[in-house]
Amino acid sequence: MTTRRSDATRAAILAAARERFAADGFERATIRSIAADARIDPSMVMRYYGNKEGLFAAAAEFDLRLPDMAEVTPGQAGSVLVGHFLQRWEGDDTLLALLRAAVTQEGPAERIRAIFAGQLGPLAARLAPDPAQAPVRAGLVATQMLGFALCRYVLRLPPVAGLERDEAVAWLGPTVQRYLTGDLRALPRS
Amino acid sequence: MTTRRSDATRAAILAAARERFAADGFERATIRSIAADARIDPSMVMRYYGNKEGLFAAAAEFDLRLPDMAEVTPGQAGSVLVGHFLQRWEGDDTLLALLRAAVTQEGPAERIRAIFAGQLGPLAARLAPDPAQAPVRAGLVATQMLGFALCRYVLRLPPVAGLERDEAVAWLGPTVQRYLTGDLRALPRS
DNA sequence: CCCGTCAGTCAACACTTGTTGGCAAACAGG
DNA sequence: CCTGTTTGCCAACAAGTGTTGACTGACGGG
Repeated sequence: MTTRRSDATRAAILAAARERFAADGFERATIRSIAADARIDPSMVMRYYGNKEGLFAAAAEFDLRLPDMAEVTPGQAGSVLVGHFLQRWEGDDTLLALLRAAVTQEGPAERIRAIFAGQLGPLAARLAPDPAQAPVRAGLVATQMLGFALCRYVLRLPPVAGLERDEAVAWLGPTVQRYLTGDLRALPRS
Repeated sequence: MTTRRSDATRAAILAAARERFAADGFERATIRSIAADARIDPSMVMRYYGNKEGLFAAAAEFDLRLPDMAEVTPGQAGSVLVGHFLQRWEGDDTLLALLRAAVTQEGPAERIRAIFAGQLGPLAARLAPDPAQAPVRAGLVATQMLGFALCRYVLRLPPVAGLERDEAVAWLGPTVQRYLTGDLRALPRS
C-alpha cells in the first residue's frame, strides 16, 4: 500500500550510509560520498533523512537479537553469548558503524549504552546470582565483547584478528561466563 | 644548552593538543581550537610540527611503563597488570587520545598495535607456559584492557564507569591472569 | 488528455578546515 | 648600535563540508 516509488532510493542510501559509516566513521563519511555510492544526488539524502545525524540515526538502528537462553545449560551461557556476538558482528556492519561513531559522538554513544543496558541487562538479571548485580555484570560483559570487537575489527591487532571463531569462543567464553554467573572471588585455577 | 626561547610555546601546544585530541578525537580537534587553548596563532602549530598529523604524532608519544613483574608472585600478575593499566590510563590522557584517533585513522591504529605488541608481548612471553602463545595471550589481554577503557572512559557506560578501582581489579584481574598463564581449557569454577 | 504530486538534478550558499606567505617586533652577537 | 635570526601575528587561500532552494521531467488519478 504505502510503497512509494522512492523506497528503493531510501534503501540504497541507507545501505551506502551503513557501509561508509562503518568504514570511515561519522565525520569522515561524507554525505557526498554516501550519495555517490548510492548513485543519487546529495540533496536527496537531506530530503529523506533531514540531516547527517538523522541519516546516521536511521542507519544505526540495531538489535542484538540475543538468544533466549532458556534452553541453554546455564554453564554454557558464556560460550553461547560469545558465539552469538561474533556472528552478529560479522554479518552486519551496523555495530561497527555504531562503535566507530560512538567514540567521538555523544548520540551514538548513548545508543550503544542503551543497547547494552537494555538488551544485555535483562539477560544478566536472569542469570546472575544476585539480580542487583545485573547492571555491573552486563557492563563487564560489554567491556570484553566490545574490547574484542575493537581489537579484531577496528584496530586489527594481528593475533586477535587471526583467531578462529572456535578459539575466540574458547578463550572468551569462560570470561563472560564468570562475569555473568561467577562469584567475585572465584579465581580460575591457574 | 639548546633551549630555544620557543620551547615553552612548543610545550604549550603539545599539552593543548593532547587534551583536545583526547576529548574530541583527531578530526574534531581542530588546529585552531588547539592553538586557542595554547593562546598562540594556528600558524605556529604548522611551523613547529609541520602539519596536523605531525602534531598528533608528537602528542601521542607514549610508553606503557609496564612494571618489571620480576618481584611479583606469578599468580598475582593479572591483578598487578590491571591496577597498573588503570593508573596509567587515569594519570595521562595520551592513551585516550590515541584510542579516540585510532578508531578512524590508520596511523594511530598502527601506533597502538606497536605499543601493545612491543611492550605487552615480551611480558606475555615471560609469563606464558608456551612462549609461542605469547602474541595471542598479549592480544587477549589487550582486548580486555582496551574494552574496559572504552566502556569506562569513552562510552561511559554507567555500571563500568562507576566501578571502584578495587572492584575493577577484582573482576578483571583473574581474567587477565587466565589470558596470561591459564590453560585454554581451564574453566573458572562457576 | 491534464494537472497536481512526486523523484530527481543542478548550482549555489555559508561556513569551516588545514595550510601558506608576508610582515612586525623581540632578541642576540659583533 | 646595527644586522641577521628567531618568534609571533595577521590575512588570505583553496578545498571540502553540510545544507538549501529553484527548476525539470515523469507519474498517475480524474
